[in-house]
Amino acid sequence: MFKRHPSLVKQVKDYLKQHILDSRFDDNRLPPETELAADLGVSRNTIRDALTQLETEGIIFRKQGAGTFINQAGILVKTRLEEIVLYQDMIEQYGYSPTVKLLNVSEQPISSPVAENLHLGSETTVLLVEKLFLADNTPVIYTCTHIPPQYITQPYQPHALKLPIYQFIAQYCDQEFAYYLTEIVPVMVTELLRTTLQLSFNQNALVSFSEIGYNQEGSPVVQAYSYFRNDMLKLQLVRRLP
Amino acid sequence: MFKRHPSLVKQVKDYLKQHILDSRFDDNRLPPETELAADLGVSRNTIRDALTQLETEGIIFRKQGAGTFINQAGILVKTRLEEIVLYQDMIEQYGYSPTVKLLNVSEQPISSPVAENLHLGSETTVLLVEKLFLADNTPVIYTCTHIPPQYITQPYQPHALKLPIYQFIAQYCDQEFAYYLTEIVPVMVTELLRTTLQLSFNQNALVSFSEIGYNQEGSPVVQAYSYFRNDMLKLQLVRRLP
DNA sequence: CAGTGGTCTAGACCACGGG
DNA sequence: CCGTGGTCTAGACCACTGG
Repeated sequence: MFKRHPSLVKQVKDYLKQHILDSRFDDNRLPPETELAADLGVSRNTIRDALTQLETEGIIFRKQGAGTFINQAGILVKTRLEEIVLYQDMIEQYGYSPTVKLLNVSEQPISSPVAENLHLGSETTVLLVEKLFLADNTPVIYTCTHIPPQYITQPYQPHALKLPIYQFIAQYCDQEFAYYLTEIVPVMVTELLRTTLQLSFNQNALVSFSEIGYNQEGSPVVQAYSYFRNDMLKLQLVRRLP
Repeated sequence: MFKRHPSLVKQVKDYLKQHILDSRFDDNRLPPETELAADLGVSRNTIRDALTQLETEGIIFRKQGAGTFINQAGILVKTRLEEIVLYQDMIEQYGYSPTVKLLNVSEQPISSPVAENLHLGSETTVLLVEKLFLADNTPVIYTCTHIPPQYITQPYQPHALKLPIYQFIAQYCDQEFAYYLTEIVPVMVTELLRTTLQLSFNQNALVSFSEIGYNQEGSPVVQAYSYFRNDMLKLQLVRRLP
């Protein structure tokens, strides 16, 4: 029934998720774990790992002694900032057609907060990449990414900078992000922001993200600032009990 | 070595975490999983579950074929908004002494966005609870919580509303939160906010959270609005790859 | 190549829910 | 009481890292 790659757990998870989205289970209820295991020809542990992932995504919930149930409300959440999402995907989720515009690329002396966050000396320079994300041709997200040039080990074409930053890093820097540490910062709208994001005059406050990308070893690699128009997009986050 | 309750995984996790924080492992490296299993007298699966939790918290990272290593940087993160945190704890994490002030409690006609979010008719009323959280006596968080009174099944003293909302709900409403759906919204500072949070005149933008609390079955239970001063607290979030 | 973490299995027993 | 999900075990094999 299932192959060895990708992992059985992932295949079972995708299979169950599709079944749920297609409403192929009655009573908002999934069969018992033992039955699923027998039907799909995998062990109960594999089923349980897949169910645990679906529960984390909010698609199902389990009650000891009662069963596994579908959470219809949880299926509706569009964006989950607690995961790293591509801004293009985020825009698409809200029904718009996404485009990316590379505004500016320049090598700049490092600013002191960036130097501190990336554990670099104040003498170095960083590659500053400014991008604009548009939803149906309306600008919605403006990002400034600071990349230490010494991390870039492969030659690249300028348009490669249009890639999501973590793909660019993986492809040209022999680095891989493990997580972002994101700080949520309110900002007053400046003239630059108003022009770049084409804001109307009654939009005077924005949410911005100040993000540091860390690699697997826990070392900071890049810093990014993002500015969001929240009239077309929502910044949503699912928070769980520890 | 370990008892049956709480779960072995939790005990192993706490034990390893303490060992890590006490710097009792050399070379930023943990022993192999098989060795840990033998030493602690549990199965390798139990060890692995505990390690997976520590990895999610950013305390360690694992490299297939190489080993399990300590992430010194991950230990420093103070707040993790992707988890539900008590505002008192958050204030304490930043080294301040927290207090809660109950500003106002009143039964109000429901506003239409709240009615929609909680799936209630527009004819009903809600209990509106306004609280102020102070750090060393400086106001830093202002919250407005909307609780449908029909959920409150137990009699309570007014001061019980000082409890964190999810504790109040668990204790007096026979409900239990499974997760919050949080939307991050920028706000311009109003006179009310400026007075309540004692903001200076150069603070004109704030971050606010519009949160809906869901129970295990995925039904919305309460709505809360929170307003943060971000000069004393940071709103930090760890974002991971899906 | 040896040693590590990653995946999966089969089976046992426990704890809770509902009839 | 039975059936459910929750926890734990022992063991197998795979995939990757590094000397």
